[in-house]
Amino acid sequence: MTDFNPNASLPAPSIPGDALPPVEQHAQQYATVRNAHETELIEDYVELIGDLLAHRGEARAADIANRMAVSQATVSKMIRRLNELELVTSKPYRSLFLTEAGQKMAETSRARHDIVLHFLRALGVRDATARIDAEGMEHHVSDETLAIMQRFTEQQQKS
Amino acid sequence: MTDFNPNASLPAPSIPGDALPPVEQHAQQYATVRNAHETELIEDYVELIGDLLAHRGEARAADIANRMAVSQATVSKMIRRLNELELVTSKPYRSLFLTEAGQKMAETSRARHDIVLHFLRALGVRDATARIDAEGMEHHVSDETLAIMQRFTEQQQKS
DNA sequence: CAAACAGTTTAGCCTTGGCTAACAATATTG
DNA sequence: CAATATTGTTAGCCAAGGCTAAACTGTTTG
Ligand SMILES: [Mn+2]
Ligand SMILES: [Mn+2]
Ligand SMILES: [Mn+2]
Ligand SMILES: [Mn+2]
Repeated sequence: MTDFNPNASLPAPSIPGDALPPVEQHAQQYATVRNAHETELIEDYVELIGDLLAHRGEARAADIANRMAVSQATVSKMIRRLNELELVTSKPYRSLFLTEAGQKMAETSRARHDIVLHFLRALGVRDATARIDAEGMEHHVSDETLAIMQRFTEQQQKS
Repeated sequence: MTDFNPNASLPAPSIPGDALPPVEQHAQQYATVRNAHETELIEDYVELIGDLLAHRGEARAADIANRMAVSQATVSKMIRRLNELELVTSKPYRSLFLTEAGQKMAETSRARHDIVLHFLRALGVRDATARIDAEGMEHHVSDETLAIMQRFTEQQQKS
């Protein structure tokens, strides 16, 4: 308390909206987001490599660069990281492949991504918009919410 | 095409899930996410400062550090950035305040955040989970989806 | 009113994820 | 099969967003 504040301890002015959450809970919100940001790019790479392998039979660095709209140098550097994390195997000038761990991550990410995408479409969001939103949202959806989204989509499809 | 691929041009194996989107559309997805990531931390700071001002009458760097679970040094550096962006005004060792532009951003972010949070609760997500998910999702929800979320929540409340 | 405490800033370090430019390897094609 | 085009790598740059340690300022209290 440094600045003079005329309303410091009055009954309660016209506070709009919800109150602030308790400090620990609030901190948890931000920490969870920071955490998601550490892994989401990795997940997107692995998921994309999995998709390219499934749909095209091979995953080349140039395809990734084009699909992500990023320079080839950026992809090359990222592949080195994925290698160090033992998520992909790569021989220079050859297609990438996923390790066991990489395949597992790709499947999990793809499943999560699809649930979010299908949910948004079931909600009534146009396909192109749903795809864009899902690409970002997928990394910030808890398992609890994911389960609810899936149920919602199934309900929707029955009717 | 470098690696030998026995299925290269066969009818179409057992491709699971959706096909890959066209390259340009796919690239747009990732680009939009990268874009959101550039502004989201700024938005969270401004939104939090606005909330602290509204609910506490002042916004101190130490409060922000506690609520974000981040070091005071990190906050201090960020405040310099917010100052350069002319979103906040600050005098050394005094409470922060929002500029006009800062207030506008705070309101927009808060409104968006609330719509997402209330939507998740309306869907049936538990409050604590909804708060965590909303903190991340809010930055990746298009205006189109936001409008649909808002309508959904209102419908829910009528019934 | 001096000392202790709490809050703030600065300096310097690190990792991530972008970029461009230059170079190297492979693939395609006249 | 040589020239060209495509693809991949490396080096070196940058900004953002974390951190710790140390210095400084303002507030509270003995
Ligand atoms: Mn994805
Ligand atoms: Mn994604
Ligand atoms: Mn947020
Ligand atoms: Mn927010």
